[in-house]
Amino acid sequence: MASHDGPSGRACYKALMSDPFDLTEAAPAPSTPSPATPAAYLSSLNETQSQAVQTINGPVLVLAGAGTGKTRVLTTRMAHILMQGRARPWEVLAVTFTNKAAREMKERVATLVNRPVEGWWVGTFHAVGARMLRHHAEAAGLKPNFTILDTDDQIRLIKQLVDIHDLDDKRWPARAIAGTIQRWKDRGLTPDKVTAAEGSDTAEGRILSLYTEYQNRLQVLNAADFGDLLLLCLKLFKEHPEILARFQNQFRYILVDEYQDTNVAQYLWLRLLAQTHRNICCVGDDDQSIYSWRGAEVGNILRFEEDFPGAEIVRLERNYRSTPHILAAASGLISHNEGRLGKTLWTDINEGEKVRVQGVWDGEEEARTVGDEIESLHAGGNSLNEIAILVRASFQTREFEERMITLGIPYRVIGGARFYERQEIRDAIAYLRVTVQPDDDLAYERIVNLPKRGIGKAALQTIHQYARAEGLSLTRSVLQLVETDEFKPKVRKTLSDLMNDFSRWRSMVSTMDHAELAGIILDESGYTAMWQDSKAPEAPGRLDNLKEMIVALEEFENLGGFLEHVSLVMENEESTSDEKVTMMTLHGAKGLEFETVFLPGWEEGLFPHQRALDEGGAGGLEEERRLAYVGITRAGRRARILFAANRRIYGKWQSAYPSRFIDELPPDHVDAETAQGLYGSERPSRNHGLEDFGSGFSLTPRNRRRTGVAHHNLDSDSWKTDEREGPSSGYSIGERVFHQKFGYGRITAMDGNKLEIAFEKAGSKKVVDSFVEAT
DNA sequence: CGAACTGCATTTTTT
DNA sequence: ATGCAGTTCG
Repeated sequence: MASHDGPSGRACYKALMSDPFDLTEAAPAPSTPSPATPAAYLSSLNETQSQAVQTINGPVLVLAGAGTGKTRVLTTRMAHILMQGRARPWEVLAVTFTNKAAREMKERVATLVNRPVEGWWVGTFHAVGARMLRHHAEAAGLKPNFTILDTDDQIRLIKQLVDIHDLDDKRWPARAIAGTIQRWKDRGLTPDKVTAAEGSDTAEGRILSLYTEYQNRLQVLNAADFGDLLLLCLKLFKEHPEILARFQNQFRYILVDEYQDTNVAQYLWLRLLAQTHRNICCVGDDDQSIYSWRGAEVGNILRFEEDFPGAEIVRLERNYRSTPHILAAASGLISHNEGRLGKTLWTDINEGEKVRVQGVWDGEEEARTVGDEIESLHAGGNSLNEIAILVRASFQTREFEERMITLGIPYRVIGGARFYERQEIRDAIAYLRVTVQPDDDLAYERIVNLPKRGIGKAALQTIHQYARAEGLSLTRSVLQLVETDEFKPKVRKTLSDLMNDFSRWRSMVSTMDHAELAGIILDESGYTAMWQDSKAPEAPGRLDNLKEMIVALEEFENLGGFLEHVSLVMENEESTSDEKVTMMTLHGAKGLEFETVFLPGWEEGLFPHQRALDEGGAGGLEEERRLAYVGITRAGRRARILFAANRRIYGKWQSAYPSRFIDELPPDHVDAETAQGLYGSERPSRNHGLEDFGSGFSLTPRNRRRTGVAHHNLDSDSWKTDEREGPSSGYSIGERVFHQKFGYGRITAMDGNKLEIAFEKAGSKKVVDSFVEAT
């Protein structure tokens, strides 16, 4: 999949940052539909696919079952619109969830229409949102160089807020708060709207006020988190109808991939943008909705006809991937869910093997069984690239990895650490971020004492205190504070020097090659030297990574473009080249296919996962079932399901019953070969009643997910930044004041909020007013 | 300020 | 079992 995103990444960036925006003013699209000769690209489609491609006016929902050629339809449709001259490239908006999908879309359409990707509005929701915001930053309350914060930054910021309020971080874990805020944002809720939608119990009230503060802080930092990329768009559209209108006119056609994964904010965003031309085509599969836990609303796809009256629904049901047994097994399983739109997948492919279900004694035997079979498949001439082990939870891969190593079978695990998440890369990026965007506190804080400069907790606290009191970012605070005697001379000099360094680097941004500049920054700051001097065994590797990053920088036009890439395109690297067995989670496997798929760990508690049952109730179970459906439908020719009677989890041995999903598979399409005696006398039959699993299941109303969008409207303003007064202090000359560090003194002079004070013990010092109190 | 210790949770993941 | 984060010592 995602390899290094060379040229296409660059193209993407160009499109993002530098295309001129006044395209909407342009004349209507040329109206020269091509001649009646059926286009070549249409001939390779089946009838329903072709219908989905050619129904280009009005709202269309394409229900695309697994393996029915969804991507082909999407790309051909876009090509069709362009080739027919219905719209010019910038008049089509195509959104996806992942960069990988966006890239694939761009590549395939570009091939079909034989045209470069420049200026296209094809990208992830977030990338497109960011692009809109950069162009209308001021209207959205930001500066165009705003930083996009990742989850890590978010959590650190929230942690700071929690600390400021002296809240117990055990009771108020930043992670959880960030999650709640994110979920509010997913639902399109700005702080002022949360109260209305959410009963305000005390805990939520607390989090809500943190949310408000968090947003204010982001504003000061000139930063947006991922949720903001959409939420601020909504705000922008609301407050500037003329901007919205431009977009609405511009986008004659809108295409949406994986519609079942959209959240409320994305839904609102789409609905607004589609309002004028109403040519919106959403492709998705309600049976593959597996992301409710990160805000996706299956309701969006289920409600499509109501939301877009007169919508045409096209069902893609012909499957090109799997054998009938596999399809039947998957269909039988998913039929246990309620409230589906319903599809009947069929295929021309001949019989093939039944889905095999095998019970084993423990996890080790499971790994051995899978390993042996992979060995014999490989010996039989099957490519390892066509074999996958799909697990529910990532820890499950460990046992298989060990087994593969023992057997000498090459494998890859998808979903590990990413390049841009490595410590040294994040440090380096922090330097670049502060250079590009001085108000980026989180980045500044990360590197202010890295390498060690003797800036300790105390100094940082002083800066924070001032920043908070004045509503300034850290760097701005430092600029003011170094004019005073707040810091010890040494600290003061260090901070001042660092600020000078940054302003020097900043002045070089426009004149110097950015990759070269990045090298200079890392060298002059002492960061490179820090690793060079390090005796840590990983130091050389880290230096290599830094070099690699500088090389990667060359691919971009400037630092800003690179940073945008880093924040929005956090993708996994992967060498797709060699023959390897793939291991990954079921979630990671959506959209992929393999000839042979192993599905281990089908046990109650693991799959369906206990947590999903506890937290998601009945809906949670259905989502787990959809996950199982996704798993089975990844398989082309062979699907192997396994369950173990015993398994060591977190160091403890646990026994479990086979997953209820196994009982839900239609027997005619399954070969069961379970060893006898795994569960005492007999294998437990169907009817794994709740009582078998103790506490498990809770269906309290609290846990019911809410659906529906009615209350998420766009009225009322969002957060207001609190206005701060100018820097005039409330003190007067001669007044006696107290300072934490210097003790008592009298004010001898004032300059705005800077005070000169003759301290009784410490002598005369310049300090800022927020550090003293009247006596 | 850095190293050792303790407690604790531990699905899924993109942007 | 394990790793991580926060805390407590030296």
